[in-house]
Amino acid sequence: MPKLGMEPIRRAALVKATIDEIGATGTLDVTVSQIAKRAGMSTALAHHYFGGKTQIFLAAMRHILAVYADEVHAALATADGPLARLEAVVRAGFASSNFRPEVVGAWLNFYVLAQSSLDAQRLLDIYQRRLHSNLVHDLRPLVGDRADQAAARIAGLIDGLYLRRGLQQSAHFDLPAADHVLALLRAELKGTTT
Amino acid sequence: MPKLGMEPIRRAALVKATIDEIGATGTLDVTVSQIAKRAGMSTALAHHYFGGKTQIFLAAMRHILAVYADEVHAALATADGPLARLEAVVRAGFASSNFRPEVVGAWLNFYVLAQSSLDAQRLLDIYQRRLHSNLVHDLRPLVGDRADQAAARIAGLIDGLYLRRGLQQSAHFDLPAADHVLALLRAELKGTTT
DNA sequence: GTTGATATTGATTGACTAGTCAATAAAGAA
DNA sequence: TTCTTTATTGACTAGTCAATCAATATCAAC
Repeated sequence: MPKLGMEPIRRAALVKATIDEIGATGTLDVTVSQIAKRAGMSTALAHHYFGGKTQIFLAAMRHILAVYADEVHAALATADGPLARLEAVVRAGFASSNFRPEVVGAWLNFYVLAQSSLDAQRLLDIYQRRLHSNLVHDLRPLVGDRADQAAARIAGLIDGLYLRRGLQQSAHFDLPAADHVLALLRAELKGTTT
Repeated sequence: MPKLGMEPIRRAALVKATIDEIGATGTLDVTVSQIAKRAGMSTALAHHYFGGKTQIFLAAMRHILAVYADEVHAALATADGPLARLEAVVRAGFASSNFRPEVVGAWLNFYVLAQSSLDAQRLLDIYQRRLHSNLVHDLRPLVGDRADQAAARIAGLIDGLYLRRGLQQSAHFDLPAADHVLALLRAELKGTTT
């Protein structure tokens, strides 16, 4: 059975299984057994490739952030001009892929973990900085010095609405979240928030 | 030792100990032992009064929501007119008492739990509905039909900024979060978000 | 002063968990 | 062929945890 070069395959399978398992249970309280079984291998092998439970979690979180970064990157590539780029960033944040239960579950548990794990805190910092800098980059030519504070508000609204939408499983009658953020963006452009 | 009428005292002690322990560890992954020891009693007694771990958690969450509701209520009592009332609601949300580590920890874990526990979901719903209705009540006389959507944006910004501020332990150079929300409120009043 | 409710705990049970390790098997190199 | 590296697992260890229970002590009522 032992084919060579299994390491990347096994690692990817474990990362995916971890995310799925977190999504299925809703908590970070998943065992290595559950993850390994879902990934189709023994717990010993999971330990062999990752060393420990914490490292498995961190790898899973890194993966989620990487996927999100790719989506934003792709959306930005086709956008022309600051305004279109801003809209692309906002819409990418609310893409339906981000609302799959396992992704929402991973994010929420990510927040919890960021309280106690320095590595998680660092990862979260990277995400927040990247979003902030993306926003400021395209807000600057539109609103000048107010870009920084406008970006803080827009980023906050993105996170807050994501939290609220991610948490309600029921169909919502409300405006799409992205449109709410774009409404705030409009106000920022008119300078009425100062 | 056994004095009568201990039940409410023990229950309150356990609720407080639970919140403190969640704040100290950062996770919901606290044991009944830890909670009971912190509350100065045996684990058996904790089970005796609450039945199980889940019920202890729910009682703790109910307590946090009740305290928050009281704060909002008190802030509203001294506010005169819709605008002052809106400001009071916003400022109450960002009162420093809400940023104590154990409160932030409880909230984040509350969000996680709301994914899998129907009771937690219900409690969260109550909080969200109450905030929304508080906002709409005082926005209506100011912006009319736009009140509902404006409230959704403001509530989202409150939650999002709370999340971001609660998560960063470092001192922040940025604008106070409440002022960001008030900036959005100003834009809503001028009708520039539509 | 007996009965019954309340308060309280130490000890125990049974289930589960992260991580280790020795053993096995294939693949490639020498 | 023999040796080394990679892949893989079953069995095991040592520990933890929620929940139960029997036992004990106090108070109130009758």
